[in-house]
Amino acid sequence: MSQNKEQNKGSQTKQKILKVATTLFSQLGYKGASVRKIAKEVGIRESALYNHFKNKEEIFLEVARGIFTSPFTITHDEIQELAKRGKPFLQKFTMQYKMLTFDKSNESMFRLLMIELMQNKELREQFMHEFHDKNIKLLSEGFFIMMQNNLIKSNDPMMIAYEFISTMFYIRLQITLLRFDAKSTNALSTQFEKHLDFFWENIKL
Amino acid sequence: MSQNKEQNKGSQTKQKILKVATTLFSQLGYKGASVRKIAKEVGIRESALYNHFKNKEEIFLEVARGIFTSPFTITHDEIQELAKRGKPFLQKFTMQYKMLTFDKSNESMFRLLMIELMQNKELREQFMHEFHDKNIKLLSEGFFIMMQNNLIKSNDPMMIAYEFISTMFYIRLQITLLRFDAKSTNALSTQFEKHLDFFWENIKL
DNA sequence: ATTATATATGAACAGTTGTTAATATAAGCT
DNA sequence: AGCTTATATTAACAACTGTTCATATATAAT
Repeated sequence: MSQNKEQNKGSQTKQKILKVATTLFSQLGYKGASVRKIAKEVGIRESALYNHFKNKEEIFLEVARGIFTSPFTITHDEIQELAKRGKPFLQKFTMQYKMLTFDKSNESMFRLLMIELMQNKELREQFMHEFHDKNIKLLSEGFFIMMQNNLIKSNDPMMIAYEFISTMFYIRLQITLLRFDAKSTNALSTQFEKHLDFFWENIKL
Repeated sequence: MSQNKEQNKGSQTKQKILKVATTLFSQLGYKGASVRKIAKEVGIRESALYNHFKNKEEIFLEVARGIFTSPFTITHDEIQELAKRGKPFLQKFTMQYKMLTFDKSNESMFRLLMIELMQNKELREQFMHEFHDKNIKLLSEGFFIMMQNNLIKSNDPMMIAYEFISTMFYIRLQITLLRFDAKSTNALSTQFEKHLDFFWENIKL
């Protein structure tokens, strides 16, 4: 079956191209990661790439798509249940965010995002939507429930969510930069938890 | 005098090159802003650029240096005076930060910084040092004084400074992205003040 | 075994890149 | 005036870019 072939060796090469491209894009940016460099790292000639992708842009878009397929899945029920208990909701969120920060694959994606953020309009919009709005929505849902249960001071849930996520992002950015240069992240490794504690002490009733 | 010449027409062209380069680097990144594009925009041939700069890298480094010559000047005495009154210290800082965010020149610089942050080690180090450490130092100095005067809850001043500056940075990033696409920043224009108020309510005694 | 399909190769294309060399121009100094 | 210096131009270089071509190879389907 021709389908079998495509699923085996075919998509194997295609998958390797995407993996290599992700690394190179995140290290060199879109312009810096040339088609030839990608092909060489994969182990084929550059012309062979065009059997799998229409052009360079298509490789990039497929890689970029992966940035936003976050393995960050909390169900609506889970939010309800955790938020009723207050701090555990934030703890769970923080731990997942921290894991993403130190996950090798997600680290590459985050770098790529930062590199191309200023040069790719589509990426900017996706950043706002998937990276910001989605987290704000999830968090403010939790804060809203906490307020209903008199666990935290009354306030605008979206405002609190914004305050919470912004620091998380900043810590992530700093850690990513340090790891890029293979520097120690010791000083920052507990920053997520510090933020969590500081924040909770301030909003709790 | 040969010195006069250099000061007049000579540095005039050099200054124009730096201005054009700043814009182009911040729009297209280091690779995207080619020597020919810069020269064309200045109004000379690309070879004439080499009368003013050794190579492209030197143009970039001179531009990049401008990023960190922040017009952000609070004297030690001013810190002392303002911090003793508590919130006014944070207000002054926030207003200055907001002004930088909306200043056209600083906006270009910030974009350039974001673009090259992942690709230029020297820039990363300068970012950490000038952008982060300096602000943390300035803020924590203020928070320390506030604690001594029993204006805010006792805590680690650097920790509070970190919490404060991270949200400021995030707001700035979001506004810069919106302005890049000429989108409205209405929803975010008061975010700085909201952050200030939220933060002050949480730390004050 | 023959045919079809997927995927590889090597060579070439036209355009762009950073940089340099030879040369022209114009202004300042003596 | 003539000489020096700064700055411009034109032309070219070697290297690299994204992409396409004709062609080879290997695997799967008939």
